[in-house]
Order: sequence, then C-alpha cells, then structure tokens
Amino acid sequence: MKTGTRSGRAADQIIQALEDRIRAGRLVDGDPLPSERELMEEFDISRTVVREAVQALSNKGLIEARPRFRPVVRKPGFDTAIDTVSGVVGHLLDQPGGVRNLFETRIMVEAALVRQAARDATRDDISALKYALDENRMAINDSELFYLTDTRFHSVFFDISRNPVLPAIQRAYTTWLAPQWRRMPRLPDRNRRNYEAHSAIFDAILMRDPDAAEEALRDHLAEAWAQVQATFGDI
Amino acid sequence: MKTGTRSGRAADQIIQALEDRIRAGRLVDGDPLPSERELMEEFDISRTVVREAVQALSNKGLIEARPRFRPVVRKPGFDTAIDTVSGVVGHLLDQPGGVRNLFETRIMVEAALVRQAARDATRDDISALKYALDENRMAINDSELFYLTDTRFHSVFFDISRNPVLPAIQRAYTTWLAPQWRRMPRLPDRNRRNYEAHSAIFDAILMRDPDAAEEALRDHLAEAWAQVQATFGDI
DNA sequence: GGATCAATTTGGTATAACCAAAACTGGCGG
DNA sequence: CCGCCAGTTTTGGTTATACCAAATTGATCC
Repeated sequence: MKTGTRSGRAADQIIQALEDRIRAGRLVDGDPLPSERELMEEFDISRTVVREAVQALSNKGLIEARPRFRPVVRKPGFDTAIDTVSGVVGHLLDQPGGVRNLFETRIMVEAALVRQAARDATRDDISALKYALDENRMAINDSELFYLTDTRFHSVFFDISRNPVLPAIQRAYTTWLAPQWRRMPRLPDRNRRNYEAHSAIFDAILMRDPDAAEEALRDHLAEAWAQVQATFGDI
Repeated sequence: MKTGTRSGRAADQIIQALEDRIRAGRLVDGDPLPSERELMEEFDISRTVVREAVQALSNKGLIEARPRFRPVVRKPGFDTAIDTVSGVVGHLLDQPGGVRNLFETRIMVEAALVRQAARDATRDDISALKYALDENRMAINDSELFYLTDTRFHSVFFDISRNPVLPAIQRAYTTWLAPQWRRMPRLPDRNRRNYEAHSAIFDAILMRDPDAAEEALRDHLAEAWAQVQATFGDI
C-alpha cells in the first residue's frame, strides 16, 4: 500500500475533503457533485485542480462521471471495488499463466463454498439450488441460455454465503473469465455433460457430504479448464 | 462492468495508446514516460489532456507518478491490483459489517488453504511451516515480534498454493485488517494462546487431516475475531 | 574524475477563453 | 394546471499561455 506516492499536491486536499464528505454522508449516493466552478470558489483553487480531483475520485469509483454530465456521488460497494481493479486485471490476464492462476483461485473459493453449502445450506438454499439446476437442465438445447443458467447455478453458491463480498467476487470471475468462455464451442452434448456435473454437485449437497461435493465441483471445473486448454492451448 | 463510463474524451485515446505500448513491451518496467510536453506534441493535444491521461494511468497502477518526478512505467503485478482497490476498500470497511465481511472471506480462504496444505504439503512446505512456527514460539514474550511471526506463519499457507495471486491477497488481508489488529491489547498470555492455536493447526497438517486442520484454523480465527469484538464492539 | 553551480527542462498550478452539450426558463397551447 | 418547445444560461471538455519551484542537465573548476 502506498497511498502517499504523491504528497504536496493541491488536488489531494480536495480529494480528501470530498472523500470525507461522502464518508460522513454529507454527500449521499446519487447526489450530483457541485459544479466545477463552484468547487473552485469553495476551495479557492483553479479549475485545473478541481478537475484533477474529480478525475481522481472518478478513478477511485467514488463518483461516476459521464462526459458532459454532472458527476454523481456513488457510495462504493464491493462491485465498485471490482470495477477499479478490472483495468489492471486485464493486463495480468495477458501474462503467461494469468488466466490459469485466476481460475485456480476460483476453484479454491468455489470448492470452499460447496463444502459450506453441504454443511449448512438451509432449506431455502437447497430450493434455490434446485430451481437453478432445473433451469439449467431445461436450457440444454439452447447454448446461449445454457451459459446463462450455468452462471446462475454457480452464483447460488456465492449467494449462500450471505456475505456480500462473495457475489461481487463471483461477478468478477465471470466477467474476467468470460472472454475465454464465450469463445468456446458450445454444443448440447457438452451442455448435457455440464448439467450432469452440476447435478452431481447438487446431489452431494443434498447428502450433506462436503467431501463429495468438493470433489464433484473440482471435477467439474477441472474439466472446464481442460476444455479451455483444448481450445486455446496453454495460457 | 462499465469501463466506458465516459466516451468521446480525448484523453482516452492517449490512455489506450500508452496502455498498448506498455502491454506490447515498447515501454518496459522502469522506463520513464516521455515528458508531458513531448507527449502533447506526439499526440497533438493540449498538456491538460496529457496530464489527464497520465493521472488515469497512475490511478490504474500502470505508471508510478511521484510529484515533480518523471512518471515511471510499472508493469502491473497482483500487488498493483491490490493497491488500486485499497482506496475503495477503506470506505467499505467503514460501513457496518464491512470488516466482518472481509474477515469472513479470509477465514474461508485460509480454511481452504489449510485443507490443501493438509492434503498435499510437500516436505519443504512442512519445514517452512515448522520454521515459522518455531519463530513464532520464540517470540511469545515480544509482542511486536510475535505479531510479525504470526503474520509470517499464516502467510506460509498462502505461499504453499504456489499461486502468485494468493500471497497478494494475503498482503491485502493483513494490510486492510491491520488497523484492527494493531490496536488490540497484546500480552504474552494471549500470544501463547495464539501460538498454541498455530501449533494445533500445524499438528493437524502433519497428521494429514484436512478436517482437523480446518477446524483448528477456524477456531483460531474465530477466537481472534472474538478478541476484535471485545475490543471494538460490534463493527 | 568528481564535486559545484548556473542554465535548462519539467511537473504543478493559475487564468482566460471557446465550444458544444446539458440544464434551466419562460411562454405558448392544450 | 400541465406538457411541450425554443431560447438562454450553465457547465463540462479542451486549448493556449504563463509562472513558479523543483529536478535534471551540463559546463566549469578543482
């Protein structure tokens, strides 16, 4: 962490002030920021600096600045956090082994989640899973829809945790790994195989067997990875 | 994900161009960026826009811009990614339950890691763990040093994964949660208790018992959390 | 060759001005 | 009273210029 790469810059003061104002709730989600000319009067600085500050806050994800529109305050959520890294992650995935490393962490996290689900999924969680699984089965012949329901099935595990961080992480995974996914051949045959894998995971959870659930999940994702490799070669 | 909150902005073009140049290796790690005045000639734009682009790249973590110094190209690593989120995460931890949510994911991840360690830690991994554990024991009476060796012990698990993403994540955890730890009372008594917890985890790994290892880890972290709550109240 | 100091370059900031798009205003018609 | 439309004002995006202080460079002198 090196928040202080730069010090002594005038903009930092404004950034801090506005940041505090958001944190304290004096500027709430959805509020438009004061106009640049107002801010420059209020803080007695040039518009140059104001714009610099606004841009910084925008990059941090604290405000949303569409061109030619008044910047809007956005109290950050975990999704915002994900957004701010996306740029860098793009570069990271370019590096050799980048995708593999990311996917591996996904396997790890999701393995932990299915274990957890097997341990303490509630009745409602189970129905949610069952519903997602059924939707998935019914989409076997529609590859586009299958992809969607597939994602949805997996996302149930992230929701079960009741921890808002995890759904955000799942969105990150699907977004960042989507480029690989989307370009893979998708056939009903393959869909069926994936559905069966989902079904196996579900069964293991029904049986309250964490080990079996984890193994089924790992098999499933390992196969998915094998497919990726078959399509793209080693990456 | 909405990378394109703004479109039609002149700076975006420069950002993209420089980003590509880094990706392609025409600008390598450590290189200084051309001066602002050079860039404005090269791209035929005003210095304002150049500075805007530079700032954006700086926020993305692709270049390091200390004030009054020439910006330096930084090929991003996973650490860079962590840095870029740090700002937002600060706000998130402020929100009620923020710390709790983050800590919970840490428990989850680390539980998965100790399982993995119990399953397939190599001889070298085990010695690394043993070494860290011994260092930890010898620091019981020096709370400052204990904190350090404590962190080090835990970090071994993140290293065992042989996945560069995870050590970065561990650094993120320790950095973000440090404000809580640092302000907690630290006594040799407490240290000893924590050491024993570490020891229990280690033993379970020696026995190649994932379930026991996970349980020991969870107990350990749950207790740590209880300490946090005792100190700060519900957060 | 290495230390020293002046000249130059460069980043940080301030002003002023212009344009085009958004936001506001007031009047008109229903 | 409300909705719609045109004209005016405000506002963000961009350019250009200038000034300062710190960093860099280069010539100079030991």
